[in-house]
Amino acid sequence: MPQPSTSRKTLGRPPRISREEVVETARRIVDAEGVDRLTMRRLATEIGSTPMALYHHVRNKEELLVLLLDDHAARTLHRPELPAQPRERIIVAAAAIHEALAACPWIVEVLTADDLMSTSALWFVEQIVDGLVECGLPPERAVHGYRTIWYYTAGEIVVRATAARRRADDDRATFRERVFADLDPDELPRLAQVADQWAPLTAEDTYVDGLRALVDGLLTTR
Amino acid sequence: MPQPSTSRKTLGRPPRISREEVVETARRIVDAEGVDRLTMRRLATEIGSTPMALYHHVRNKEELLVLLLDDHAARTLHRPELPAQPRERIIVAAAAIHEALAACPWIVEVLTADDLMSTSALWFVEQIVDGLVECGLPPERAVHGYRTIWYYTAGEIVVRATAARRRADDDRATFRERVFADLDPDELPRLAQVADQWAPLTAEDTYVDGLRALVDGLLTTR
DNA sequence: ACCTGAACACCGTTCAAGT
DNA sequence: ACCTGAACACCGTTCAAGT
Repeated sequence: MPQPSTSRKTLGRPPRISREEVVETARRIVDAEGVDRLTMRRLATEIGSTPMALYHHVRNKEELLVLLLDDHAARTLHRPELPAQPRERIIVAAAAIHEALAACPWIVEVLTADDLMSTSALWFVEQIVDGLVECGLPPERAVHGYRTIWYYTAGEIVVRATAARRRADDDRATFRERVFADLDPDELPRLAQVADQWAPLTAEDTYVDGLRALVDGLLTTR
Repeated sequence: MPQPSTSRKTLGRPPRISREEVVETARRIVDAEGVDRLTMRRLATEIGSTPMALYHHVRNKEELLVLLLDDHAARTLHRPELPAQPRERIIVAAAAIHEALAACPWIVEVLTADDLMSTSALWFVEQIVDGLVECGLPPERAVHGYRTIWYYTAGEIVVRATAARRRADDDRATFRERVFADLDPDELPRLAQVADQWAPLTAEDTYVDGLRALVDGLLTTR
């Protein structure tokens, strides 16, 4: 079984391609043509090698995608000036993660990973957990609070990205129109009332508003 | 181009399989072996037919998955007794959607659709939007509020489902351990502090707590 | 109208061998 | 140690033909 290249100084055939080159080329393909077009075969041709050569540098395609996410995070997740007020710090840190991830919608496939997406994001997690503690939450509730924020953030990105992808390649947008057209205003009066505003309202970016509401709620002692 | 079976009374060769049979058999496969094992070919064999016969009843695999989600929703989304208090009504309706979806983790592939997943869910959406309006939000903010709740709910399901899937078939759980073990307590003091509680805290189901916080926050006038 | 068989244009990954 | 060629075991979908 071949080992994903270690950094041991061993002798043998000198490597022709590196893990970095693999990830970099994969990123180029994904940026240019979308994550669907990234296949091991395609990547191999692009890199001037064979599919199997790749398996010496990454364990499998899944690992490649995770590496791609890490790479993106390391590249775009710049630490912002943090406000002194802890509540604002939570907002800024979460919004920074959100912004970096929203910039690459293909992330959806990988993102839905777990709570700690990437080591580059740890600092942001620290800021959020610390902010929550500073605002008076016990550490355990701060961790739960962080997860709640993460669910909201990941959900926003995943839902929006998938909706955008759908809109791009089919007519499911009309599905919603049909639903609203067929609405029985007696049974579903509120939905009928907002029916024609639904599309524009949904298009609005309300991530930060929702985030503020969520943080307020988390910090309210009930 | 074959049309997905209409209900017009036309003459011709009598159908051997129905759309219902297709969806039902697909559901059996998914329930028994997971969504990964649902392929058009497998489904065709199971149903005693050929792959192409399926394309007379569903447009493509994507549509089949949507039908599967609708079917699941119609089957499991039973309308609960609603509390009179609007705030509680929001919680109960959202928790009902969450519960139904969390029961079938394969939904992840489809779920990440958009805000209106299924006609069976409309009644719940109505309850949530109405509850928010009753609590004093103007209709536009109620729609935004509903979407925020939806992001949180979808995110919770997607993240947990994917994490579970990962845990099942590889050792990425150890990734987190490694991260926490290598943590520099000077740079990331809070994370270091909660390091050994992270796993159990993360395993806890705090969906409803988070939901309550979110709703509180949405209803707080800022 | 509905179904079939064969084919198209792909996948990710493994195995055994080469350098 | 690193890379290659060929193969395995699949996919979703289209096309042209049959009943």
